[in-house]
Amino acid sequence: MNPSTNNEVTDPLEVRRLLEGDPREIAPRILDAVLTHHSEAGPVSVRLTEVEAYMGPRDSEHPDPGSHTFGGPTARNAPMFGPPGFLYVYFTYGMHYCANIVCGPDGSASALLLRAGEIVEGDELAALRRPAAKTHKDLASGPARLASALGLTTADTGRDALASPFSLWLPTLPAPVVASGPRVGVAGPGGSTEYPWRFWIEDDPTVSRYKAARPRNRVVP
DNA sequence: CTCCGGATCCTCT
DNA sequence: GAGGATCCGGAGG
Repeated sequence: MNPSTNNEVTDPLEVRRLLEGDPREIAPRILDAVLTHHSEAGPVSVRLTEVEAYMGPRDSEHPDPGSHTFGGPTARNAPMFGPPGFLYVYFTYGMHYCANIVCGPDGSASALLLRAGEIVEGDELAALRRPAAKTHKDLASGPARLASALGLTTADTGRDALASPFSLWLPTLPAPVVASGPRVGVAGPGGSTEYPWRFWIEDDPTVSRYKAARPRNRVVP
């Protein structure tokens, strides 16, 4: 987990600057990134393999009916209206948490939902938090699974993902083979193929199930 | 492997 | 008061 190979961007100032862009363009860059949460029980790190972009309501070209911010600011989505690099964690279906990393300039209200990843540090702790997981690759193979493996709850919403107890390291180069397609579980027009804003590393075994949406476009770096 | 129902409560209308 | 950016276990092919 030490960036000794020097092929990761670890400076929080630089990472935050990179996150200031359009989440759809950042997606190939945040895939293969490593997010770490140091809890009292120890660290857990996940290499991100699947994300979804959600745009802000004021986006001139692509207002996003699938986004939690489509209806404007609320108490829950407040972190999304803030600066990039912070966490937006929400509770859903009565039992699950899901985590986003805020993107774009301050106030743009766009973000990347962390949909899946591979646990690369803290396997044992992640397995304790995910007793239902049968295999290593299932520890974080879904948005609520990923949040659970990292120990994220709404207590973490609004926290800086680039500062203790978190860290986020970006790869210096975009992930080589990125596929995209419609987002999962988004009802209404935001779930149509006009919004192919789900991005994943092709053929990675940790990418979540619910692959009903077939790959539509390839993003060639 | 796929399909299906139940769990469970916060958030906004 | 309705519904959700979901997961899990069991049944059946």
